Amino acid sequence: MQISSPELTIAPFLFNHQSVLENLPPTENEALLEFSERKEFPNSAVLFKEGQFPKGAYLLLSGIVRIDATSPQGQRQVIYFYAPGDWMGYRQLLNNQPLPIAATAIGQVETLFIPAPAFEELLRSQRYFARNLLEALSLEFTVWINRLTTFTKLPVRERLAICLLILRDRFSYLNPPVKYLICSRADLADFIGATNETTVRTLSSFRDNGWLTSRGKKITILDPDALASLVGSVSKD
Amino acid sequence: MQISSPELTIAPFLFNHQSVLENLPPTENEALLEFSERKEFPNSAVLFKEGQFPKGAYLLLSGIVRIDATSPQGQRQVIYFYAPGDWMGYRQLLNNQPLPIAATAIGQVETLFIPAPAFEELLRSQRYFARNLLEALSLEFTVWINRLTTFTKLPVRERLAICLLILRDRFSYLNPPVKYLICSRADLADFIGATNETTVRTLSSFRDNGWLTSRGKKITILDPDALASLVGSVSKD
DNA sequence: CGTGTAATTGACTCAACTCAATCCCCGTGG
DNA sequence: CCACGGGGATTGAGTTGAGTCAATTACACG
Repeated sequence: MQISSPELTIAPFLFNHQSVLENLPPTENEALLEFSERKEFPNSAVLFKEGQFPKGAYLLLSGIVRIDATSPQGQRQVIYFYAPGDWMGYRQLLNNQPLPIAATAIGQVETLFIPAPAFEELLRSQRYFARNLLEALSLEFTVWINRLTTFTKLPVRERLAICLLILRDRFSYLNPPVKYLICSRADLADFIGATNETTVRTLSSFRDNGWLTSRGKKITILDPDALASLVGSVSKD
Repeated sequence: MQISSPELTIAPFLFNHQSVLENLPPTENEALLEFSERKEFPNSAVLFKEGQFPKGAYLLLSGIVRIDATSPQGQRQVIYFYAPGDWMGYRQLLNNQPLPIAATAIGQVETLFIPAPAFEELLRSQRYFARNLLEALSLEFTVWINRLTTFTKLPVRERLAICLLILRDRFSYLNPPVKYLICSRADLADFIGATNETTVRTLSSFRDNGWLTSRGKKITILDPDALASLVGSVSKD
């Protein structure tokens, strides 16, 4: 018996930052809004760069944000695609380190920006907020383990399937919702840790299977269940 | 110009949990000790198992602890080797999740165990402790990124070199200090994400280079600098 | 001093990479 | 509205690092 849906397939790879604002007393919610400001970004805008010290934390309100890290040798690794409800750039605020990652807007993006001093103040004075943040961070542990295991043990085919399902999920939160996703082959490749060519070839094979169509950067997932069961089939003993 | 020492090579892969107890006011330190109890484990003892709910948090006082995760398909991934000063099992305490990992003693191990209710109480009442924990968790982010990039972009040879240098570091904290490290090929392989055979072959090649000697599980690193520069040489443009 | 588990070696295979060429989308300017 | 140019996407051919399967050897422990 094989249980695998697109939702179950991607769940192990997603942070759960939405919980940071859950069960927040009204006073803390107000404090948060009081200290914050709205910031918008056009497509491809850079929210923050690798190596910078963070100026504040971002709460993503709408749109998608890509996070990547580039090694000294110029190797790029796409780390994550953030969706509305996710917090960004706050970790290094907590420990005064330069950002190890860059954040780039995919399409139009709206955020709530909390400047560093305000964030510190919230953390000091707002008990539930601090606690929720601690929980959110501790939950990430499992996500990283899953990500590691995926890279180590799954072949490119499965990794790409997961990647596509994740992107499909992220794009589903857009308003208005879109039926396709937009992503360069290079971004796909750097997320799954494969070369451009291998990624293209694997994508072609998915297309041949009738699981998706593509036109340039625009990819339409036709059969998410097929992708999920491709990954799920790894689970069958 | 190439800078690469064993220490610099492994730093990107190590948590910095020692900071959790730094700058703690005397009252908080006392509270911590009051609530905690000493627990010891013999070689190969299991501190906690995957799937269990955590009964408390462990602070490692002496010895080495191996952390691994096993996928539903039986694939094992070694996640980390903890050294004295590191905290274990506290993340799932914070979010009431079952442990995604198992912890096993490597050699004789001493820990300070803080039962769950006491840990919660400390967190609630001890402001600096909570804040330090938040910092420690946020610092892990960078470590995971580095781990990901390593797995994705570096060949087995480099991954094994890093693994050996990490183990060398962990074993250096033993009392009395030892000149060698003890680790099965399977553990090495599951840490670097390679097969047993590939790991053995790569190890043999290191031996042929005169960088180490081995006898069973006992591996003596003769030339850590050579291993470091092997990894470092990736950095040269 | 056997005996089972772990380590090692060999032969073969294959997934994924590299290098190189060609094609196609898409924005620009005439 | 269409030709043009450039970067991204695609395809092809050849190579190789790492995996699989199978056998042999070396420890470690009762």
